[in-house]
Amino acid sequence: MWFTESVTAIIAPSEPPASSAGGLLQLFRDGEPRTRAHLAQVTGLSRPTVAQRIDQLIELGLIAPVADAASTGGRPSAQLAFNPRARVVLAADLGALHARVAVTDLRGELLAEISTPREISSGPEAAISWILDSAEELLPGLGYDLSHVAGVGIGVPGPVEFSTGRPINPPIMPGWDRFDIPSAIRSRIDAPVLVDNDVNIMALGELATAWSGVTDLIFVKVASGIGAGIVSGGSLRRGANGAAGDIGHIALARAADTPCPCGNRGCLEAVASGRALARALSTPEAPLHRPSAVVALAKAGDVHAIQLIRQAGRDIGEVLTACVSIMNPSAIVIGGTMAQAAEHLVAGVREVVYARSIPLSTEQLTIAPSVAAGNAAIYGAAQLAIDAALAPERIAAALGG
Amino acid sequence: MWFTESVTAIIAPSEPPASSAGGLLQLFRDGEPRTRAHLAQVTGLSRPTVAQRIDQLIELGLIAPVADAASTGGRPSAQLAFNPRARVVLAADLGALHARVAVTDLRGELLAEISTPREISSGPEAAISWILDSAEELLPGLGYDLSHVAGVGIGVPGPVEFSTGRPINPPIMPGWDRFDIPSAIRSRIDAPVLVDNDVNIMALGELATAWSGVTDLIFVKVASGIGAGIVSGGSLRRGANGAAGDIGHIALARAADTPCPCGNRGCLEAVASGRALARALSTPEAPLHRPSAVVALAKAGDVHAIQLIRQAGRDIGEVLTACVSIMNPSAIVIGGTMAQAAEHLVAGVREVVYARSIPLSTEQLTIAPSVAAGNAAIYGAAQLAIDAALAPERIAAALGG
DNA sequence: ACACTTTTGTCAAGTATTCTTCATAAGTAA
DNA sequence: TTACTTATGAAGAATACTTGACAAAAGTGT
Repeated sequence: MWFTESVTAIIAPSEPPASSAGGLLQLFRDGEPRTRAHLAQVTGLSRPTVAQRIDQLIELGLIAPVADAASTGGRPSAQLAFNPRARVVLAADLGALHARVAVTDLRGELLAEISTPREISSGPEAAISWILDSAEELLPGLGYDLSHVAGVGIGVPGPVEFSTGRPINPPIMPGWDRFDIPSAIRSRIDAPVLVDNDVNIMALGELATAWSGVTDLIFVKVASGIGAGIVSGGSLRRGANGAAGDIGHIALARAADTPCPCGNRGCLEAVASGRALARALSTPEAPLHRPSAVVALAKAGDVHAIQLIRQAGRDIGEVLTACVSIMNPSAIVIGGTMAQAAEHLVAGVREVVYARSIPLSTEQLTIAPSVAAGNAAIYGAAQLAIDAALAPERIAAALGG
Repeated sequence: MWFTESVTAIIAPSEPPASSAGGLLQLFRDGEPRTRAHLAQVTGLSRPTVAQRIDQLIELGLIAPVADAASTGGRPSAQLAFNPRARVVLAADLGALHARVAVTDLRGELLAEISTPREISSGPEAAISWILDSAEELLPGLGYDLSHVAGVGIGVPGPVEFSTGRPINPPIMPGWDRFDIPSAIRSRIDAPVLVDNDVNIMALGELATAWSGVTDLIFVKVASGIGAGIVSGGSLRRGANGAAGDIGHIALARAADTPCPCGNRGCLEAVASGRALARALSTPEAPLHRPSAVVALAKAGDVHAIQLIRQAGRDIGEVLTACVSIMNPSAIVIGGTMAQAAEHLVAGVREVVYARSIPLSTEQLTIAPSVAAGNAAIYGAAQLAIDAALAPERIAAALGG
C-alpha cells in the first residue's frame, strides 16, 4: 500500500515535468543572475522554450531582468535574476515564554518582525490569532498584504507530527495537543503552512545561513533543555515519530544518579542543560532561574560558571561522540541560549569529541557555535515556508490557475 | 557550485520525465499484477500512452502478460506483471575469511550461489576474478550468461567510498585501499557495479526481506566486531565520509578501562563483540577463537556463555538507546554471527532500550532478530544491484540504445 | 558615422508526444 | 443467438518542444 502510493506520487502528472518553469526557477534560487542562453545550455532545452518559461516566471514576478552582463564583443546578454521580493513568507517562532513573528522575502531576508514575551500555555487559538494579527500589522508597512504571503513556517517548543502540523503530546504546551495549526492559519491565509519543532527549525535556519553545501549536520540547541536537529543526506530527519534528535535524555555516565524531570536518571539534560547549570550556581541568597543568568555570570568572568559551562560542553560532547559515530556528520553546530557563552561550551565539546572519535569520522568534522544564533529559528521557519512556496508543483499550480 | 550542479541534475533532460516507461516499471516492482486501465488511472496518463509504455517494457522483457483478471461484466482486463527473470543480477558478499557469490533474479530471489572459505587478504584482483569466474560457472546452468547481468552488488568488510566503489583505509583488507572495484568488474560485465560495506548491505537486505514499508531502521551486526547500518527516510545513510553507523567504538561506561584495538578505551566492541566474548570465555585449556564458538556454547546451554551474551545485549542496548534518541527508528534489527544466539542478545537489548528511552521514541519501536539472518548480506547486495539496474534513467537508456 | 559582432526575440515549420475518438475484440447475461 | 458491458488498438487531432532562420537590439572597433 505505502509502496503504491509513494510511487504514484513519483509518476503522477500532478508532479510537473522536472524541466518545467518551476524546475527552472530552482536554478535561480542561489541569487546568481543568469542569461537565457546559459539556461538553455545547462538545461538542454531550446532557447525558445527557455524564453517561454522565463516569460511565465516573469509574469509571476519571481524572475526579473537585472543589469545586462558585460558585452563580449556584441550585444550584451540580458541577465535575469530571482526576485525575492515578489512575495513574502511568514516565519513564526513560538517559545515557552516568548513569541516572534517575522516577514521575510523569498530569500529568507528579514523584512520586519515583532517579538514579545508571551506564554505558549495561553493556548493555540490565542497564539495563532497573535501570529495573524502581527502579520497584518507588519505587512502594510512593507507594501504587502495577506494575499502576498506565499507560505508560513512555524516553530513550536515540542514534538510535532510534521505531515499534519499538529503538536503531539507536547510536555510544555498545554492545550496544544493535536491542535490543527495549519487549518487555523489557512482560515485567513491561502498558502502552505509548515510546522515543526523549534530545534528542527533552528537546524534548518543554521543550515541555510551558514552551511549551504553541507549535507550532514547536527544542530544542538542548549537552552533550558538540550535537543538536536539532525540533517542527513541534505534533509532534515524526523524519524518514525518525529522524535529524532532528542539527545537531552541520553544517559551520561557522569550523571548516573541525577534525577531528570523525564522520570529517568542520568540524562544529559539533568546535568548539562541551562536549567541544570542555573540550579548548580544558585545559592539561597542569589537564586538563578534562567539559563541567560548563567551566561551573564560567565560573561562577567565568574570562574565557577565558566568551569561548569565547560564541563557541560564535555558532557554534551560525550553524547555527541555517539552522534558522530552514528551519523558521521561534517558539522556540529552549537546553538541555543547557552551558546551565548559559546567559547566555553564549544571548547568542552571539541575536547571530548576529537579525543574519543575514530579518525575517519572527524576527518572532515567542524564543530562551531551557531552563526545564525538568535535568528536560527526564525530563519529556519522562513526556509521551510520558502521551500514549500517555491516547490515546482506549486509554481505549476500558480501557472495553471 | 554544489547547488548549480545538483539542480542541473534535477532538470537535465538526461533525467527522463518521471512518467516514463521506467517510472511505470517501478509500480510493478511489488510483484502485483496490474491492468492497463488501472495504470492509466493511477498515473493520470491516457490509456494509449500507458499502452505504448507497456509495449516498450514488454519489448525489454521486464513486463509480461499474465492470466486475465476476472470479468466485471464485460471483456476481462489483460493483466500485466513484472517479470523478474528477464535478467539477473550478481550479488557478492566478501567477508574476512569467506566469500559468497549469488545470482538472483530481479526480485532478489536466489537462483544459484557459490560459497567458500576465502581470505580477503589475498587481494582485490584475485577476489574479483573469483567473483567473475564464479558467475560464469553459475550462469549457464540457469540459462543466462554475463550479458544478462543487469547489475552487480558487492559487500566488503570495511569502509567504502560509495560513489566510486573504492575501499578507504580498510583495516582488515590489505591491498584493497582505493582499489577501483567497479572498473575491475566492468572489464567483463557491462552493468552498474555498486560496492558498499557489509553492514550497510546487510541493512538493505534485511529491509528488503522483512521490513518493506519501514523507512527508519537500524540494523546491528554483532559478529567479531559491532557495526550498524542506518536506514532513515527510506534510504541508507552513509554520512559525510561513509563512516556512519560505526557504533562499535562508542564509549560504554561499563567498559571504561577495557582497551580496544582501535586505540581508545571503553569501546562497546571491546566488551560486547563476539571477539570480546570469545576471549572472556577462553580458558588456557579451551581457548575460543571465533564468535561462532561462543554461540555454540550458548546453544549447548552453557550458563556462563548465556549470561555473557545477555550482558552483551544490555551493553549494546545501552548504545542503541542513544541511537534511538538520535534517529527515532521504528525498527532495530540484530544480525551477525552472534545473532544466532538471538534470544539472549535481543532480550538484553530490549531490557535496556525500553527501560531507558522516552515513551514517544519507543511507541512504535520493534526490536527483533534479523529475519534474513545469514542471507542478509547477499540479499542486500542483490537489492543494491537491482535498484541500480531498474532505475528509470537506466530503463530510458535501454530503450534509447 | 559605419561596419562588424553577438545576443535577443520571434516566427514558421517540422517533429515527437500525448490525448481523443472510434471501431473492434472479448467477455457476461438474457 | 442477441443485447450489453468493458477493454483494446489504431487513426486522427491537439499539444508541446525543437529547429532554423532572421530581423532587431546593443554593444565594439575603425
